Amino acid sequence: MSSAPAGDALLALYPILTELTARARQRLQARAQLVQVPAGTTVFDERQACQGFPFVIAGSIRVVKAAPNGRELPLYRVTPGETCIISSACLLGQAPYNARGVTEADTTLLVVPTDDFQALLGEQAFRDFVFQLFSERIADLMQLIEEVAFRKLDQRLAALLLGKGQRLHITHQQLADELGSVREIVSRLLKGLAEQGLVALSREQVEILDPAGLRRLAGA
Amino acid sequence: MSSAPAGDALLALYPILTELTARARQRLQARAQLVQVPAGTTVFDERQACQGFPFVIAGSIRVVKAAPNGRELPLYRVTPGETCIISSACLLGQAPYNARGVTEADTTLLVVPTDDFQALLGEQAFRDFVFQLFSERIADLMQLIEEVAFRKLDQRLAALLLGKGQRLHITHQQLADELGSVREIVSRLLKGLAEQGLVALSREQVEILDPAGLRRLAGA
DNA sequence: GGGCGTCTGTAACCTTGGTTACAGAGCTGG
DNA sequence: CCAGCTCTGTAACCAAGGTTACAGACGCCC
Repeated sequence: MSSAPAGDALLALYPILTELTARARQRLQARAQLVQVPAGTTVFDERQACQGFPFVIAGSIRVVKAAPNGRELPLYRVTPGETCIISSACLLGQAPYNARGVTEADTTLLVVPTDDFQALLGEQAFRDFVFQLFSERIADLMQLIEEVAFRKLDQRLAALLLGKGQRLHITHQQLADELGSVREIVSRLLKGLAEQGLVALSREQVEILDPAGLRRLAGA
Repeated sequence: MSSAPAGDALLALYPILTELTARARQRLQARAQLVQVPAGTTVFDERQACQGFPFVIAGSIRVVKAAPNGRELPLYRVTPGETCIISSACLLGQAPYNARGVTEADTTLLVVPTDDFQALLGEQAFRDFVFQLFSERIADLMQLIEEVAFRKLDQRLAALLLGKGQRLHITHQQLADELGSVREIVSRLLKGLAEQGLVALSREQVEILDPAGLRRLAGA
């Protein structure tokens, strides 16, 4: 847990932090905790109090809303260089978490205690950075609300398939998880897409044959 | 459009502003625009650029996500003393609006230009205020996502009926609008609730007979 | 009182998505 | 090679919610 290399990685990933005052940077180095968590760990969950603000150094956190019946709806991911809007909101509002965060891979976090986070916010540069991420994530959430409230699943699936290259190596189950749905439905819909000539299917693979067609479907 | 009375009302509604530095307050007074809008006006809409930050002095703004087919899902309301998270997010991220704002009643706004809003954020007191509202609204949005993604309509209806007193003067259509659904379904569900003895129905009125039962239904 | 607009009740029907229940395909390690 | 695993295909059935189409109720104004 040497803080110097962590500090280097931190500054590389969050260049905004180089604009902090020397004092703030020292405080960060002194107080922040470097934490290693294996893949699949729940790092926070609904109703928990927020213990600190996480910078993601390596790995990623998948933030989901969990249904009573066990299904999950992904809200967003936090990857190195980003911040977690829900953690910010909980710290700022002194409210408990209202979603769950699970590591997708082995993950390294630098956790900043609550009051140090508040102090960081006093710095113009950091504040702008947090606000910026905030506003991006709000836009994402609005997009998500629009999707779950108004879009049909085939449209959401089409959108999900786009922008990831021409061949996706992924199982139907994983696609279903991304959509908050179930495997059988995704299989059924993929079959439909294949019949329209939009994709070609094989084991653990989806090949995009007609991106424009998919886009049309997704946008409709 | 005299700014003095507007200023008084503003300070009464947003007491946090009394903690601003004199300079910031003067700037506010000098630059902010007092605007009157009648009920039913669309004050901002999807894809529009954000022109300024609105303080609500009187009236209220209903912020909704509009579906392609014309239906609307209410996200939240902005009443006097509150702020609009989407406006903040758009200003901060220099992104266009991603929702629609419609006045519910005749409404008085004090609109602060973009760069003055940015300047205001430099003030600790105002920043804390905006952050605070931010975090509350995020929590609301998370709640909303949970509801539209996981809850059945009867549960959402039950929740909607609670906490508004014992007799609600409201039409089925208005309830449907709040839920982003349609009148027929709300009528059907209300009938169900009435048959369970939870409510009693009459023209433009819903009487809550069994609040505990409704809560149980809503929470399930 | 009669006409009109709003509000409510309700039935038939449809679409979407989820559930249940298997069967078979393909890989992998012993 | 074959036992067992994961992944896929698929059919039957179901529940929720939306759509369409009316009919009657109530209130109001002329």
